[in-house]
Amino acid sequence: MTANGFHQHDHAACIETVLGTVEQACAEEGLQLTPVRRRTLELLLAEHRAMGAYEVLDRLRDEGLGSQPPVAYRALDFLTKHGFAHRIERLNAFIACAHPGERHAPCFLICRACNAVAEAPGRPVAEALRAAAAPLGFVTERVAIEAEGLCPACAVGKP
Amino acid sequence: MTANGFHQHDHAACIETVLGTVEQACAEEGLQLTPVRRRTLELLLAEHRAMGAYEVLDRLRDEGLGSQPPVAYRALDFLTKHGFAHRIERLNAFIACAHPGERHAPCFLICRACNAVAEAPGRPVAEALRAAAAPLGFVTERVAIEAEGLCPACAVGKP
DNA sequence: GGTTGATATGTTATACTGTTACGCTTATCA
DNA sequence: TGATAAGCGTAACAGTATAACATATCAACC
Ligand SMILES: [Zn+2]
Ligand SMILES: [Zn+2]
Ligand SMILES: [Zn+2]
Ligand SMILES: [Zn+2]
Repeated sequence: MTANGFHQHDHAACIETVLGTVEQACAEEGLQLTPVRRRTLELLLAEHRAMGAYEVLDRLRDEGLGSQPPVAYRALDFLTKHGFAHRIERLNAFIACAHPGERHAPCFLICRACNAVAEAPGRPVAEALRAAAAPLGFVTERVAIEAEGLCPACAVGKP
Repeated sequence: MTANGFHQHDHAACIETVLGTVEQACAEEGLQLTPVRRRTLELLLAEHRAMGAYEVLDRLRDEGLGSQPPVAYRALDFLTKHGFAHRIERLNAFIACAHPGERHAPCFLICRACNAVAEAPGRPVAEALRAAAAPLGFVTERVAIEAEGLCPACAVGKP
C-alpha cells in the first residue's frame, strides 16, 4: 500500500489490501484472527487516525462483541504484538499498521488539527537513534518515534 | 553538564548545576520559580529516572506543598513548557532536563530494567525525522523520540 | 488607600486510561 | 477422548489527567 493518511486515495481498496495481508499472515503463522480481533482491526482501518481503547470498546459493545475494557485491550495487544497495529504513545491510542507484513521501524506523523496519523519511512530515523544511543552504552530494543505537527491539508492557511 | 543517568558522577554537583541554571533562566525571562515549582524540579532532579505525576504529588503532599493532582500537573506543565523538564510519553512520566538553557531536541533512552533515563544528543535524529516527514508534506512542530532497552549497567549479564 | 488585572494556588469532582483476577468456553493435539 | 492451551466474559480496581470554580498574592494604577 502506497497510500498514506494525508492524501486522498481509494480507501476501500486500502482497507481490503491490508485486511487480506493480515489474514494471510495469520494463516501462515498459525495466529487466530478471531471475530473480536478482526473487527477491532477493521475499526482501526476505517480511519487513518488513532483510536483510543475505549473508543474501540464502545464500537465493539454496540456490535455485541464485548463490553468490558479487557476485551478491547486484548484485541489491541494481539494486533500490536504481531505488527498489525501500532500504539501511538503520545495519544495513548492505536492505529492500524499501513504496511503489515513488511518488517519496518515505524515512525508516526500526527496532525494536531485533524488528528490524522501517517506512517513515514522510519528506518533512517531509527538508525540515527541507535547511533545516538550506542556511545552511551545503551542497548536499544524498541523505539518510539513520533512527530506532531500539521498535515498538508491542515497546513494551508492555518497558524 | 556532561553527566548522564547511566554513569557514576558527582550527583550533588549535577543537581546544583541544573538548579542554578534554571534559577538564572527564570530570572532572565521573568518566570516565577515558586516554591512548588522549585521543589518539583528538585524532586525530579534527585533521581535520573522519570517520575509519575502522582509520585511527585505524594512527595509534595508529605511536605505540605499541595495535595491535589492539579498542583502537581501545573508545576510539571510549567517545567516542561519552559524546557526545565521533559515528558516521557512511553512512561506517562516526567524527568528533569539534563541540559536546561541549551536549545536541544530531546531524545530519551529508557532502561527497562532499572528505569534510568538518559538524554542523548537528539539533533541528528530529529533532523532525520523531519527529513522523513517532509516528502509527505507534513510540517513537523514537535518530536517525541524515545528508545527502550538496557542501560550499560543492566546490559551486562542480563537477557 | 482602594481598585484592577494578571498570575499562581487550593479544592472538588469527574473523565480517561489501563490492569488484576477469576471463571467459563473453545481450539488444538496427543 | 482427555489434557492442555488459548481466548473470552465480567467485576472490581488502579493509575493518569483535566474541568471548573474559589481563593490568594502582588504589582500597576487612580
Ligand atoms: Zn486508506
Ligand atoms: Zn490534518
Ligand atoms: Zn546527576
Ligand atoms: Zn538499567
